[in-house]
Amino acid sequence: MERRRNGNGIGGKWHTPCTQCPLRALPHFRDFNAKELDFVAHFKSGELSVDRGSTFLVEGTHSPHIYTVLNGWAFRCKFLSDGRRQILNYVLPGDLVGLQGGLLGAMDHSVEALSPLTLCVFERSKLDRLFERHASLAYDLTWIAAREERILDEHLLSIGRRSAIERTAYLLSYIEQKARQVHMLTVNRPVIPVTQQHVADTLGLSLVHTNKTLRKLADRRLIKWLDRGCEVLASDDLRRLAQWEGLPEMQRPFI
Amino acid sequence: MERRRNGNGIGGKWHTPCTQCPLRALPHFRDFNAKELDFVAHFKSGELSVDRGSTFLVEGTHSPHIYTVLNGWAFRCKFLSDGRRQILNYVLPGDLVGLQGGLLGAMDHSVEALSPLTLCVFERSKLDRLFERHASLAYDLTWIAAREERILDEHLLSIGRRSAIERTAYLLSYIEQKARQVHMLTVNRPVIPVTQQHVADTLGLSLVHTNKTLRKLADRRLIKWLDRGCEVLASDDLRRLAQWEGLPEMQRPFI
DNA sequence: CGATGCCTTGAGTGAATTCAACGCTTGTGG
DNA sequence: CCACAAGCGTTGAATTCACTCAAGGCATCG
Repeated sequence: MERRRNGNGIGGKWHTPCTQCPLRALPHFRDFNAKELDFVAHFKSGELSVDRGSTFLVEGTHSPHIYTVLNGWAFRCKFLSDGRRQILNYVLPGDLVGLQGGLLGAMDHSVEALSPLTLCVFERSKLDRLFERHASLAYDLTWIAAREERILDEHLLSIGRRSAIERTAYLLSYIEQKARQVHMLTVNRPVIPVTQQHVADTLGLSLVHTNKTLRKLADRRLIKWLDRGCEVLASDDLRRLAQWEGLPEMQRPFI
Repeated sequence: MERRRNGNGIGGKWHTPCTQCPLRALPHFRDFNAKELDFVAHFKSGELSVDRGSTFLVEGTHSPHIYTVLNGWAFRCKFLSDGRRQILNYVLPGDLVGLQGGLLGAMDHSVEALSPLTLCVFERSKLDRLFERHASLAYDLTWIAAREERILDEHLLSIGRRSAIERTAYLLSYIEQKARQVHMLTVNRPVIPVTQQHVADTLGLSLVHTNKTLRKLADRRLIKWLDRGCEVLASDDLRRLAQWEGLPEMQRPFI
């Protein structure tokens, strides 16, 4: 499996004011009211752009920032001390990362960009003020944490109890749904930008066996594998194969 | 593996006023200030006692309550539609359950008692008031959710990337530490009340293979297996075998 | 005293891993 | 412009790990 290494390539600049946040335009997200928007605009201290392959949050470090993804793909992962890697979840626009580190102290996982990535930067130090003055956003924050927990529950069920082909079907159908919700998969850009190594490290399988399992799904015309990417052809069939209910279709908050 | 079934045995009565909550006496937990205590006492609407084997929160249902464990052992779990079970985490005194359901709607997992269990009952409907009026408790709630997420990350790493013997070592050392923090393991009562079926369903292994793996650990004098239970003899050795860092020793909030 | 729940063990099978090699594309430095 | 390395995907073969099947033992409980 993929072993720990280090990549960087971080640059920062300010672009998007919160009032014109492209995420607010997505029907998938709950919009802010004026008071909330005012606070969030104040909470945001800047923007960060990172390259593909860059690990912008590192396990064991203490970050003064929390981030919301504005654009691009990333993943959270964790390593054993001998280098074995487990990918925990994928991160897309609207997702918050670094909250664990922000609340509990040091990061216990890393976050790496799968594509060029733009992030909103929030100051950890202003979190207290959020809880003091903006109950609705505090509620949202808890909601977001509970939602991530729920997804990890499903991942755990998947790795623990689904067969290799079911797991793979679950994962691809999950990513496809999640990405579609935030318009990161379109007719022009239908590809999930992962390697088979990423899939293997998410599913707890070896690279070789992942390759053979993906081939089975491709032979059944459920997916198409491209260079550095996967196109899902039949999301519903994958979902059924995995005995998975799918993501709820409710609107969700973001920060 | 264990298949879905149903058990019950639920009775309710009121015993412990929050002012005399035994959890507050534990050094492991952050205590409340007067204002917080006042609210929590008001938030708590009663107590619930359930028998061993009783599933008091059921996947798919919508519970009007959130619970904190006062005494006893339990676990959270999830099922595939064909009945395969995955145990997600273990629940001990001071742990909050049902928050996911409370915030997001229906429960997406079940919670079952491993021993006779006493629970504090909170009204989901009073959650809004908590966020409105008690920022510090709102913060704690988010903190608690982030902590659970962190633990699930570690479980995921464990099932995904650790070998059978490492996984087993991790699990038993994890439960031992967690239980010891809340004084649920003592010289008089050193036994974790699980069957090998529970261990298997937590680790994503078959019952037979779990049995053989536990035997290896027992042969190495790291654990002792009893009827319906496990005694950890060498927690640190297990932890090292699993390449696990262990739980942080910080005080934590509870509600 | 038969039923049930839990633990144990051996044998045979199947699934997933490791090892090894090769092809293709992309990028880079000579 | 070519040679070469690096990253990614693919495939076959051998091995190991984990699963299923089958059976039996030992408590506890009605």
